Amino acid sequence: MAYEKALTVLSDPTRRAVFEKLRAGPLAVSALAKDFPVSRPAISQHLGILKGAGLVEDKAEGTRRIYAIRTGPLEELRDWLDSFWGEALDAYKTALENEGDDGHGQDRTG
Amino acid sequence: MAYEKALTVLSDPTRRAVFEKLRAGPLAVSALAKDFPVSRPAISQHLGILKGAGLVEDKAEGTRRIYAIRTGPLEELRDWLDSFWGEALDAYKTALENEGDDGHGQDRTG
DNA sequence: TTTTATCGTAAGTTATTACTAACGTAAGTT
DNA sequence: AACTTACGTTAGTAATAACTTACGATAAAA
Repeated sequence: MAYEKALTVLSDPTRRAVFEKLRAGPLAVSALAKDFPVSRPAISQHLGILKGAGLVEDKAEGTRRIYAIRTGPLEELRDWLDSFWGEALDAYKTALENEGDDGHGQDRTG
Repeated sequence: MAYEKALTVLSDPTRRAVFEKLRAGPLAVSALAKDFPVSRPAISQHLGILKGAGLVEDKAEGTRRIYAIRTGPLEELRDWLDSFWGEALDAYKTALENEGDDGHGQDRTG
């Protein structure tokens, strides 16, 4: 499941900021590192990790290397998120909120 | 922004597994820790972190403490994910692919 | 009251990881 | 040819965090 790796990779703030910056369009590494407080090799490492998760793709262009977003893993992550909504979950939720009516089968001597 | 904290919190495998187990319905701490290879205090700490991100809510029931999922931060996270789709991004993507047809596909996201 | 069960917290340890500095490579320029 | 630009990689370091053990607190049971 790629959503697990996407979650792990996007949990780092710097790496997430790099990914968000690519949302405006493909960029080269030095252009990406320009507005960050960390060094360029750090950005390179982050891009490598993002690439390992399938979240970006790269393309050589002369001496530069252009990175762009890939949305595939994001779709899987969204599907995983959607699995947390449903009738069963809602039923349990309302059961929890209704005090005095627990629906999970433990003895409740009042 | 709650989606950032949700991402960080859900990046840990054990914590994510705890959260997924709660998807089937509210559970007490010991019931949650029952099928995990880590100790009960570890589960307690994970639940505290999940609660700090608003991903779970708890309710005292005798000596037990029942935890249940809260979907609020998940909605914000899904909204954030949706921000990565759009005409502008697609336009950039196709522009990148058309610029030089090298046909390289680094789809090997192992 | 005494005992038992359930849970949260504190302290300490270990593994992970994000970072910098230094180096090597490839393509473009003069 | 030599020089410059852009980038990836390696080695080493420092900070983060997940975990265990031990302890204290609260509520039910005897």
